[in-house]
Amino acid sequence: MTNIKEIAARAGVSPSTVSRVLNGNGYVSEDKKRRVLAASEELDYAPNLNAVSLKRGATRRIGLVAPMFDESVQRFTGGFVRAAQAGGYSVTLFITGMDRVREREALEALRHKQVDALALVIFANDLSLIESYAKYGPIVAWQRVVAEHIPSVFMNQYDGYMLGLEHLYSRGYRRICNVYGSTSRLNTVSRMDAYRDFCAAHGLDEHELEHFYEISTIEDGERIARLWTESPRRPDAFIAANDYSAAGLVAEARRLGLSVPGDFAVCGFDNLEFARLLDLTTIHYPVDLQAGNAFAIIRGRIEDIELPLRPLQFHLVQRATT
Amino acid sequence: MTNIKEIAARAGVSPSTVSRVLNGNGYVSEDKKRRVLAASEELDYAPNLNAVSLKRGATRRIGLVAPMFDESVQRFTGGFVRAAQAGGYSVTLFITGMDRVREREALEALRHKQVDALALVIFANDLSLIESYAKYGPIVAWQRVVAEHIPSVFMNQYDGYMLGLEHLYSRGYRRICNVYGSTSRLNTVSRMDAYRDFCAAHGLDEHELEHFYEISTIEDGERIARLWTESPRRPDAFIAANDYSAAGLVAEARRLGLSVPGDFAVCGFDNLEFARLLDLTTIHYPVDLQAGNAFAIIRGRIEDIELPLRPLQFHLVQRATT
DNA sequence: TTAATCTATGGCATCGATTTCAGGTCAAGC
DNA sequence: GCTTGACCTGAAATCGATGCCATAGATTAA
Repeated sequence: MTNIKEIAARAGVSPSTVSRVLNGNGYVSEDKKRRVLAASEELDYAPNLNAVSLKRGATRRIGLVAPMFDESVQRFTGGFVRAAQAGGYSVTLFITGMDRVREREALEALRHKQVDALALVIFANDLSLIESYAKYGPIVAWQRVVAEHIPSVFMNQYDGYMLGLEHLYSRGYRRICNVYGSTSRLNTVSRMDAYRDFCAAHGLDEHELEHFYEISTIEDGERIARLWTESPRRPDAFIAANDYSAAGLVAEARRLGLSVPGDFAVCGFDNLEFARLLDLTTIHYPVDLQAGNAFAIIRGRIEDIELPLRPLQFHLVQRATT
Repeated sequence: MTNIKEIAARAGVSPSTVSRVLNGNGYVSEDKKRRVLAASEELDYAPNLNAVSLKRGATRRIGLVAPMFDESVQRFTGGFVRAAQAGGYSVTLFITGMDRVREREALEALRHKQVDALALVIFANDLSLIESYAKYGPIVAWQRVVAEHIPSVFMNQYDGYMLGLEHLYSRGYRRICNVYGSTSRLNTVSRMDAYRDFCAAHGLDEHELEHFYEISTIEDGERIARLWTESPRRPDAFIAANDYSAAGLVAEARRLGLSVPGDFAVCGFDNLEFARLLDLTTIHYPVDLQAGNAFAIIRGRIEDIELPLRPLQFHLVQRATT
């Protein structure tokens, strides 16, 4: 492959001069500039980025770490990659399957200078382990975390969840059942807080119904729909932690011949693509902008500048299930 | 950051010996081996992969180029990344949005040795341009292409489509309307071939109905459902190029109060996640294994070995829409 | 006893770029 | 006439690792 030295030889200058021309810094006479450019054109030159990265001590590459690749992650990834590309960075993907060892390999990639920074979608290892890698480069999280060196781009789920709850209330539902996700996540805690405050504000008994925890898949949702039919104290509405479980609920209910929202209403969360297909009421938020913010934070730290973050808002998408 | 030289100093050996120990080649006495290992432990050493890549002339990194992220691409990406990680490679993502310039940047990344190889999901540039980059490293395509230096991992869509057609026939449908995707793709051509042969085999008139072309989105599908109601020559079944359009068809039909499959049957293609939610009959094929094959081809070329490819099969998933 | 082979180690060139340093020319300013 | 500073250039060090080559002692074979 052709390198800077060959260009130098062909143009009759030193490698330093070639570098100066190609990077546009320092003084170079017009004449030599032209000759270098011509030579690099003729030789079909492309700088070896490994050498550049080595010398500069930076790769302009960011690692994106996700447990798997579902639609939410995909959206985040899409937004992140687009923002990064626009900023002249590329993105290397690490899929961990929530496996700690795999995840650790991604962290090691940062230590090995394979990437300049990491964006963690959701992580499996202890926060303290993650934090111990922060000295090798910026790390931001999507999931909400409380850690000094790990900023996160979470949105206040309290607000979004409250939006859903108030919507259900306004449509006349009073026996609202919560279908929570993983209780170890702060997001879930925020949602539980929202529900408590919601009940207090409207004089509802928050313990009247049994709620569900650790729910995340379509299958989980389907199971809940089946349980409903034999439940002694039936809720008249469900609010779910994500659209997967909500969709499972709606789809299974329809299969069972139940009417949604006649028998019970369902409100999802995330506004995934299939929500529209099922006419599922759900809560939307701009994942791609959030990913853009994640990138902005990272870039800000790498280049030591202050970049503005886009303010993000939840937004209720009302469809036929409420 | 600590490097090989510092370890050498601390262990009282030369950098060459350190390299030998860490890479496990050449002769090193047990004593020095121990000292090097201890020193590298104490200094929390991590090799700088940029230097390694520069020296070795290979990065063990593969670029994955996709126009955007729908669920199919997402599946392919997931399968590819997992296979690559298992093989000790990492994957850098390029999202092109079908923009030729962006796509070209991905090709350039290969030329600049940022990646060792490229996997193209779907590409926008001329095949000849893509081919001109093959000299910089292996390039495989997902989309079916005919090019000497660009192998692809396409499956014969003819078989899959025929599976759907025969299924519809066996369920008694005779007025089958094709909802084709982009006619510039060879996949679509194969499907058109299948339909012709299918008609010939069953003595059907392939020109009796009007078919649809360039259909790909949910909205397209919804539009087709609405057209059906006012169509003079109504088909009794639709077979779609992908689940998006099929889902749009089904969802809109249900909204219009039509019965599926009472008024018309629908068979999709791809078996995306939401197909189950809509109880959509569709054609499944193992995208993740296909992605694994793509990686196997790439790896085989990089390491100059012969890797076995998994045989792939279509598979009809019958649900409630046929 | 001598030649051949194995084991062990360090020196140094190398991968391909960037950047500092030092040296040089030339014109403007005092 | 001398200083100052802008302009221009190449040599060489550097980033961090790898691996060839030379050397040399210890064995083994002839």
